[in-house]
Amino acid sequence: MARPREFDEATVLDAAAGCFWSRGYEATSVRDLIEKTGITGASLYNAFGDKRTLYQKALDHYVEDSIANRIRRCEQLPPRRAIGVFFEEILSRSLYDPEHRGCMLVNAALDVAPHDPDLQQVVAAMLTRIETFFRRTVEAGQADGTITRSLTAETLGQHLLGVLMGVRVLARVRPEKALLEGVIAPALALLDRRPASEA
Amino acid sequence: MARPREFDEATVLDAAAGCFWSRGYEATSVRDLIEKTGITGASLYNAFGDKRTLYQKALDHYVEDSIANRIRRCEQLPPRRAIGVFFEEILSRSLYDPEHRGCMLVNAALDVAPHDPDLQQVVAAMLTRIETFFRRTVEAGQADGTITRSLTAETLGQHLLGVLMGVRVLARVRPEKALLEGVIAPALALLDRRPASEA
DNA sequence: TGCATTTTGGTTCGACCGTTCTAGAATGCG
DNA sequence: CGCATTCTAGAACGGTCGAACCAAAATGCA
Repeated sequence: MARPREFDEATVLDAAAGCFWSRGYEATSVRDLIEKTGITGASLYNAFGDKRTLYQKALDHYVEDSIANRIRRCEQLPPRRAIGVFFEEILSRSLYDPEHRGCMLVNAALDVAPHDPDLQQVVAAMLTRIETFFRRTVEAGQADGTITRSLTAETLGQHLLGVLMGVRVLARVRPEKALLEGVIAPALALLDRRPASEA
Repeated sequence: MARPREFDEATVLDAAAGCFWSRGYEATSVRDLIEKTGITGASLYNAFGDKRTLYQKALDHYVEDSIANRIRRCEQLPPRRAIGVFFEEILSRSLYDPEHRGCMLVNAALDVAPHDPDLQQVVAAMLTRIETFFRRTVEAGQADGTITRSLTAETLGQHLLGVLMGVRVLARVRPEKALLEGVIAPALALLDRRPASEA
């Protein structure tokens, strides 16, 4: 056997994700990563490959840790409430964000994905995962009568995904509570409406 | 007097904006800019200052040329139609975008603005300008009865701004017509709804 | 015509980039 | 105990970065 590692992989990925999250991909140097993760360059390259590969692993780690986790928590709630709680969490996260880092996945969607076909597919798949959560939740809400049937679950899921992206972008430049609430409120109000045919 | 310039300022700003738009701020080198603009480094620094200053001027140029121009055109239309046409243009721009560059202002909001307080204020002001267009148009539509009064013009304007950001982000990673239409449709449908009290 | 002024085309600068390499330290197994 | 293996620490690599510098060229005015 050989000498054991002196670092914890998850801890390093946390720190690396923090760097990329704060500064973006291009503006983060390998030396930044070395300093913030606390491990040396050789260890970093040995364990995670080059900068690009590390980025993808850090993004995976982030998504699993924060987004997938939030989805899992919300899936336990009644449908209409699940969507409400989801956006409440997004709102409070966006407002308490001293560095204005936003969501690392949304940042990746604009910063890195368009220049890297592999990563574009990864990010697209992650966004589809969020969209699917919305769609399925809307379907459940339509089934139990708590969400309108005036639009299809597919369309509403797509709309909610778009609104989520919009909130995350605006929050980085104009983190004003009233603005973000104004973006979200109509989307939630729309869910509650009765179909026109029942009016 | 002195030797006259051999380049056209607007043409250079167009080319520079194209570079930053395609590659982002950090990934664009001054050598890229020199090549694409066709002028030399000395001319570039003399006429536009450093890279950061050039970026801001290029962004200004872009916004005035494409966003402000679109707003001016839409302002001539009846309110409800103005918003519909606005999003139709966004949709077709987003779908015909071989490089997936999206909107340079939205890119700036995530790529550059969070790391540069001055630029953050500039971008925030530009976004407010779009929001104001939406709000005023909704107000006019509410006045002539073509847009619902079930939500305030302020809230609807904020929502439309958020949806616009969302479309622009999604289009860069998942430029699918059905998805983008699904994001937009509920927002437009919401405008047409009658207030619940009239149902 | 010549002088002051500005632009132009390259070159050059020190700094930093991502990555690799060289040593040596630390482990489990035979 | 020693050997193969994998770790750590840090120096070093070629390359590129943003920016500054330098003559030479080109103008309008005296």
